[in-house]
Amino acid sequence: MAVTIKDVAKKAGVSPSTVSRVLSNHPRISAETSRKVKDIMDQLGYHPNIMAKSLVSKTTNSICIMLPKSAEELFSNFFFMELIRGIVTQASRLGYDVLISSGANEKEEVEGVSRLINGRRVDGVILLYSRQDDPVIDFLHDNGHHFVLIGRSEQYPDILSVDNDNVQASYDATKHLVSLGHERIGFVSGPPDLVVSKDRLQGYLDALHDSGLEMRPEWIVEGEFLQESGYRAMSFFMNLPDRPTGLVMIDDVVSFGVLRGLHELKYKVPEDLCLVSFNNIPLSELSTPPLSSIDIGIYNLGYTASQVLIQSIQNNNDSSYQRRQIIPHRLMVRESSMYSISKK
Amino acid sequence: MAVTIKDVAKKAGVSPSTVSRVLSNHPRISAETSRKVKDIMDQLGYHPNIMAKSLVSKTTNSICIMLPKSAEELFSNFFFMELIRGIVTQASRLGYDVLISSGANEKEEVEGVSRLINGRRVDGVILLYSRQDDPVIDFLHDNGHHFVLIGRSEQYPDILSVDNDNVQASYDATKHLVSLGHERIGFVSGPPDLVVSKDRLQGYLDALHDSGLEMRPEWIVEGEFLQESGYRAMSFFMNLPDRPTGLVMIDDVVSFGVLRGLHELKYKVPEDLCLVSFNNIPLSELSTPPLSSIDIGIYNLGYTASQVLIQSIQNNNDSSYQRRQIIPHRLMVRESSMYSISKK
DNA sequence: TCCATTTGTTAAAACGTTTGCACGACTGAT
DNA sequence: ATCAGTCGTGCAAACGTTTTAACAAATGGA
Repeated sequence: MAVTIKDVAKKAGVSPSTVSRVLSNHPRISAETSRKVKDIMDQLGYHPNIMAKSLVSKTTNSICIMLPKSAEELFSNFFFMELIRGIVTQASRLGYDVLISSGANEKEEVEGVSRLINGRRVDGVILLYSRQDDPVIDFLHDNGHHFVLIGRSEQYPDILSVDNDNVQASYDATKHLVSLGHERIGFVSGPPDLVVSKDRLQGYLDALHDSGLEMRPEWIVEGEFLQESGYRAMSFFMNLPDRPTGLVMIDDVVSFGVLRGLHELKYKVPEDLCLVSFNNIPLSELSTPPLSSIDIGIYNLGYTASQVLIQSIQNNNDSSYQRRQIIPHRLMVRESSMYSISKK
Repeated sequence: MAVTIKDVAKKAGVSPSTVSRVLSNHPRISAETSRKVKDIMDQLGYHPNIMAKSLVSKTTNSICIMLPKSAEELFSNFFFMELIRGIVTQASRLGYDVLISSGANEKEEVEGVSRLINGRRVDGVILLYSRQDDPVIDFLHDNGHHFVLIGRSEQYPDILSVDNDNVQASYDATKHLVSLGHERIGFVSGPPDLVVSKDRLQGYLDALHDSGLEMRPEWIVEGEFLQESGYRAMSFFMNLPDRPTGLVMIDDVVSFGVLRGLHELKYKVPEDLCLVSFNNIPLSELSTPPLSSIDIGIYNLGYTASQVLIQSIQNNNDSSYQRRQIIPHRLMVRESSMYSISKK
C-alpha cells in the first residue's frame, strides 16, 4: 500500500538499485536519471522506510536520552527541559532522532537502555547526570557502546563526557562572596552520591582555603535539589550562634527555599545573608531579590553532548575529539549578593 | 557479530521459525522446546532486532511527541517536562518508545512529522498544544494517521484529544473572586491564536455575565506566556483610573511577572489585588505570597494522551473510546486570593 | 482399524532497503 | 583498430525478523 522504492523504480523505468543510489547521491548516477527519479518520487509521495534502511545499514540514526527515575526531584525541571532542547536541536541538525527512555529504578533503567541498544534501535545514549556508581554506565562501558555522560564519572575518567568545571565554578562563587568581605560563608550541597555535589563542595573548600578563611563543618549541609532542602538549611543556619553572612548553594531551586524562609522570618537579603547559587534558571532573575547565580550553559551542555556522541558514533570512537568537553560557566551577579561586609 | 535468531536456532537444534514463536508465546510450542530455546537465548545474550521486527510487522511500537518550536516560550518548562513525564511513563508501561521531534518553524515541524510517520518510524503522534490553524494537524488528519492532540482543535472537533474543560476552569477561577466580593475583575490572556486562550477568556466572560458583573474591554489584555507579559499587564492595570481588584491570569509564569511588578511598586497582594492563575506549577506554592492557581493535572494530561493514542493505534481507531477526554481541574486556593472585598 | 483432528515443527516467502559485482557503452590515448 | 579506463546501470544477495502453508507424528472417536 505504501509506495516503495520498487514502485518508484517501475514507474521510472529503472532498477531499484538506481533509485536507491539517487537517494544517496551516488556519484555515478547521471544527472538526467537523477532528476527523473526524483520527480517520480515526489509525484508518488515516496518516503524511504527507515526501518528497512536501518536493517541493512546496521545504523539507526537515532540516539536516546536516559531520563533518570528522579528527574522530577533532581535539579529543576527547567534544567532537564533545556538540556533536552539542546540535545534534540543538535541531533536533528545532524540528522538524528532522539528517543526518551526512563525507568522507575536502576534495574529498569538498565533494562530499558539494554533493550534499545541491543535491539539496535539506537546508536548511542546520553546520560543526563552522574551518580557515584551507576549500573547504566557499567553496562554501556563494559559492552563498548557509544555513550556520553553529561557530568563526570569518577569510576571511568576516560569516557566521553560533557561537563562544567564545577570545582572552578564553585570556587568563583565563593570567591565572589570573599571579595565582598564575607568571612563566614556556608555551603548547601546536594545528594552526596552525585558527583556534582562533590565537585561544588570541593571548589568551595578550595576557595576558603586559598582565602585563609575558616572552614566550619556546621556551615556545610547536605540536601536534595528541592525547595524544602533550602528551607531546612536556612532555619539550621539562622539558629546557629555564629551564623554565616554568605551562602553558596548547589541549585537555584534550593535557593528559593532559602529565600522563602528568610522572608518568612523577616530577614533581609542580601543585608542579613548574601546568596549565590547555581544553574541560573530564568526564575532566578525574577525572585525577590533577584538571585546571583552561576550560569552553566545548560543548553550548550545538551547541544555539545549530542555533537560529541554523534561524532563518536560516526567515527567509531577513533576520533581525535576531546574525550572530555568543558562548557564554560559565568557568574551572574544580582541583588542577592550585592552587599559588602565592612571588616571590623 | 550480533547474535541473531538463526544463531539461537542452530544452537538449539530447531528452526528460526520455532525460535520466533517461542519469542511470541505461540500456543503450539511445546513447553520443553520453549524452555530449551529460552535458555539458549539468554545463554547467548540474544536480543531481537527491533528494526527487523518492525519491517515485517509494519508496526514500530513507538510514538512521537511534537515539541513545538516555541516550547521555550509557551507555557512554562515545567508544563512540558511534566507532560513528557506523563507521556513517557504510560507509553513505556504499554511497551512503546517515545521519540521527540521538533522544528524551527511550522514547515520543519510538518517535515519532521512526515518523515517519521511516512518513514514508518513511529505509529502515531502526540501534539502538545493547539494553535488555531495548525498545518501539522492538517497533515496528520488528511492522511488518516493516528494522533492525539493535547488541547482542542476548533477546525477538527472530532479528532482524538485530551484536554481540560478550560471554559469551566476559568469560570471557576473567576467565580472564586466573585465569591470574595470582587466586582472589578480583569483577565490576562495568552496569544490569541491558541485555543486555550480563547477558552479561558470565554469562561471568564461567562462568569462575569452570570454574576451580573460589568465586562470592560480595558480589563482584558493579551500577552505571551512570559513573565514580561505579566509585568506589562500589571503596570497597565495599575495605571487605570478605575482599576480591577482581582485578576485571573492564563498562566502561573505570567502571574510571577505581575507579582514582581506589584512588589516593586509596593502594592500588596492580596489586599491591593487578588490573583488567581492557571497550571499550578510547583513554584506557585512558593512565591510570596503563594499563588492561587488552577491545577489542570498536567501529568495526567500526558499520561492519558499516551493511553488514548496507543489504544487508537492498536484498535485501529474503531474503538468505542471517547474521542475527547477531559482531565479534571481543581482550584488551589492560596494566599494571593485570600482577601474579601466588603461591599460598600 | 481407519480417518479426522490436533500438535509441534519446518521451509520459504516476504518486509524495503543497500551494495558488491558484473557488464555494456562510451571515451580517448595508442 | 585496439585497449584501458570510466560511466551508468542492473542483478542478486543480504540484513533479521514474522508468518503462511505444509507436513509428519500423535491422538482419539467411530
